[in-house]
Amino acid sequence: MARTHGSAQRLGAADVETRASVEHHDALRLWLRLLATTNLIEARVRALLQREFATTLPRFDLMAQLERAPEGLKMGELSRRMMVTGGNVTGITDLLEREGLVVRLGDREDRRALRVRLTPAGRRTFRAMAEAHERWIIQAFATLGAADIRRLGELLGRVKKHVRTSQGSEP
Amino acid sequence: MARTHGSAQRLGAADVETRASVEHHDALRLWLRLLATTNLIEARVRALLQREFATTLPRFDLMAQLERAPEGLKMGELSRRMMVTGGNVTGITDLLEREGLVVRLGDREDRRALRVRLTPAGRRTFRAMAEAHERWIIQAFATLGAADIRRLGELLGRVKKHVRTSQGSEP
DNA sequence: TCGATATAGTTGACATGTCAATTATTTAGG
DNA sequence: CCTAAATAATTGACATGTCAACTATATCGA
Repeated sequence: MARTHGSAQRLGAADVETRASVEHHDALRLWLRLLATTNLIEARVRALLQREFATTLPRFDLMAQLERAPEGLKMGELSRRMMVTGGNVTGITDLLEREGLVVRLGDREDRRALRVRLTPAGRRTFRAMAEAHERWIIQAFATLGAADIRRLGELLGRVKKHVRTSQGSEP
Repeated sequence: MARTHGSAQRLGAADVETRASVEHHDALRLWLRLLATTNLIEARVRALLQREFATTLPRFDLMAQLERAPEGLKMGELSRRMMVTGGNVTGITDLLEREGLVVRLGDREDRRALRVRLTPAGRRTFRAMAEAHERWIIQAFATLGAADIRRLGELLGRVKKHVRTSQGSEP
């Protein structure tokens, strides 16, 4: 904001500043919109998971990781894949275990480790949830055509890559 | 990408299915990318707020609401604007009050209500944080030109509007 | 004016997330 | 082989979020 004052009167260096400031404003607005859109969809998915399956997004995410690993995953592996801390995985696994959807099994190779696996009931439940989840997501983006989806994905990909590479090291 | 496969060979019902299924896949992938990008930037902002100002995103958000309301806001008003529950606002306000950045004042018109206000220290602190925050956001999107920013905003706006209108009522 | 009802805020129970400390086990070096 | 360091998982303290129950006050209608 600010710095809108003398810009209409004189061109040159000040004008570059004006343009930069407007773009800056746009960046902030874009961020708020990105955040709002993501949060809106996420809230919808959470509410539907709750209503249709009496479950939550983190539990769904954990089960999704397990479904692709029939032999189970160690807690640490789950933690890495879900990008959350180990303590968090312990808590969610406790709840899923209590619900009979996963089991903890000792790892033969490493007696410190546990492997978490979907139970048959967990696998059945997850498949139903995954199918519904995909429908909800398709619905959320149904307003975009194939070209728009590609374009949006491409733009987001550029931002993601930029943030990953440029900011990890900066002040 | 994709959809380059069977489409060149034969048209008809099967082909529509193929296209639909591939687009569906694309919607899911787009959603994961949207989520990953937002979470990445948000995590960066959280980490920087923590490192530079020893604070958190919800506290920053609450203070941002207050800064635009010099006469303060009622708890309920804060709750609506931040789109979180009243109980949550109570907790965050407790912490900010403990830190001396906001105060609760009884409302003269309504003895049930409290107005929350930034203290002078809170105002000073917030201004510094807001300036840094804007720099971080500008940096996050610095890889996009003005046209890309507009385009991305426009696509997100369409998705947001679609989700807001179409899904609020559906199964 | 009184009583039913609505509204403002807090509280407590719980889910999810972080971090730091702890326990158990494995691995590396001497 | 034995100890020191690394690794796997859990735990407890806390922040943030939800929801439902509660208290206090306002407001509406008869």
